[in-house]
Amino acid sequence: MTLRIYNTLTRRTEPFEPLAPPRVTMYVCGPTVYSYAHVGNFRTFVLGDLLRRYLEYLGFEVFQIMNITDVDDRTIKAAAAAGVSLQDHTRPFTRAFFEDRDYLRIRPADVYPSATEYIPRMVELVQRLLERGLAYRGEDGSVYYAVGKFEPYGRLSQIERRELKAGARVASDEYTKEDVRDFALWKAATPDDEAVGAAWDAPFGRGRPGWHLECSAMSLTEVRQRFGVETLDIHAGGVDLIFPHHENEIAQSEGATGRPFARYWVHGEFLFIRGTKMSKRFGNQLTARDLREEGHDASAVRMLICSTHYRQQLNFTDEALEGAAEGVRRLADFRERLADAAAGAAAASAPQEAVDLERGFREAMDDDLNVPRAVGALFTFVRGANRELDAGSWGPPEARAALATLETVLAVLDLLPVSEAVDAALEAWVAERLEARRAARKARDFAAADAIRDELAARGIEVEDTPQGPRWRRRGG
RNA sequence: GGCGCCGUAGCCAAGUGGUAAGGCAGAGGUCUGCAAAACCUCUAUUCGGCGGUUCGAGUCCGCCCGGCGCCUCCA
Repeated sequence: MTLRIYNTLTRRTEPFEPLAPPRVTMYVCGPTVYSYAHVGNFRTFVLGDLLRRYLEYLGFEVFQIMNITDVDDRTIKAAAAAGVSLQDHTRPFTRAFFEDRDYLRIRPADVYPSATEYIPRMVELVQRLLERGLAYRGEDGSVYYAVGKFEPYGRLSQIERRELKAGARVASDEYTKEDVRDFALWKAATPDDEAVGAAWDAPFGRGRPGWHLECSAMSLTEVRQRFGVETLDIHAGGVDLIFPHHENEIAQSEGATGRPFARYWVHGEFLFIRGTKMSKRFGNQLTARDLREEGHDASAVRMLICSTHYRQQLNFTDEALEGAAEGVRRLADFRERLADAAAGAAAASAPQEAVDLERGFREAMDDDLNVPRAVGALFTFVRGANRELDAGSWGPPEARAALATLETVLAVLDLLPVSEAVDAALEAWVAERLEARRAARKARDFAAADAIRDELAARGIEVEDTPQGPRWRRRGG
């Protein structure tokens, strides 16, 4: 079995074969830092995270690039409105993005190039396209890509010719385009651009990059400098980017290099809030910070994202999030139980349940990253292993082996909260209370014992009596 | 109008043409001083509707109903 992945370029699920294994180069379209990224953005970033982790599980050496878009219409507009420079506006949101990324336990990419740091590379790319006759200067001082001269244009999005609806609004700067499909590579500087410091000198005029240019310039530069190639193995992003963004990236990159830009195009579907697409317009934007501030553990968010295949729309509701949180709780309790059972032992050969887990996990993930099915295999394992533990048929060596398999799978999915350190004072207090409860129970004074349990519960401590004695944990909040 | 997607139990959701994974919630039971956790049993004779192909369809084809996305710098 090998990984098969759906490639938007061919509209087929294909065996994954990187250009130069074991290396895999991967580019995931990152955030535009004009505001906080919302959970829909993060769904895509989690997809990138899962894909990258699974590739590593398979033994590939992944080099992941994620761009930070810190200059575009929205960042400039927001900075101008706030009366601050572009940098002053984007810096805090960039920092916030990294915080949110860590909250959601998305493993950091290898590099995070930001658009403003790659202006010279972008200028070079525009020059190259001008030299090759694929770009032209408009009367407004902007530079446009001549889509009609790039024969494969439209292959990714399967759009032969973009038709503008009659009466559609046409921005003033578009009057100088030779073809309605042409898009700006370089936009002539406006007073607003100058006011916030979003204008740079270039041989073809002062201005700033068009939206699509940065991804081409940054990804090509990174893989060329590091690996001497001009083709990415994987390029990922949200479905909305297929057109025009990724279509235009292909035109820019392949027009300049003459080589395939990306071998596999992976697109994640949208996340909806109560059945509607998230957008400013509907006032239903939900950011990762909102979730964190509401006290939701990131594990529940990851679990919810993992419950739906990446090419299916995901409906984010409070009820679904609660359900996911309960699943996380079950899984976390189980891992703790298994770890206790494995304490101090060396691993035996893997028990059948563990063998089934790993096989089920791989089969599911190999099938176009079917994470929901992989999670199904995980819970099937939980039930089977609990049964064995109840029956006492696993000794510590079996438990150790099963735990090892579980950890392997969780290294990819990362669905469990990191255990927080318990302060010594609380620990001592709980120990004292549990001892008092033990004495009360021994004296068969159950009223007193239950009162102590309630007292602990009031402080968020949950007690469970097991054959090995009472166990406790912090729960809820 | 063009391109495309979806409709599976109360909720979320997987499903290679061969007889409906998994999670949450719910009911009953085992265990327990009582709980909790865990385990066991039950909860869709059926996959939006109607036709068709087939020995056999949630899975393929057609039509219809309902919902959604892209085609405007939105992940």
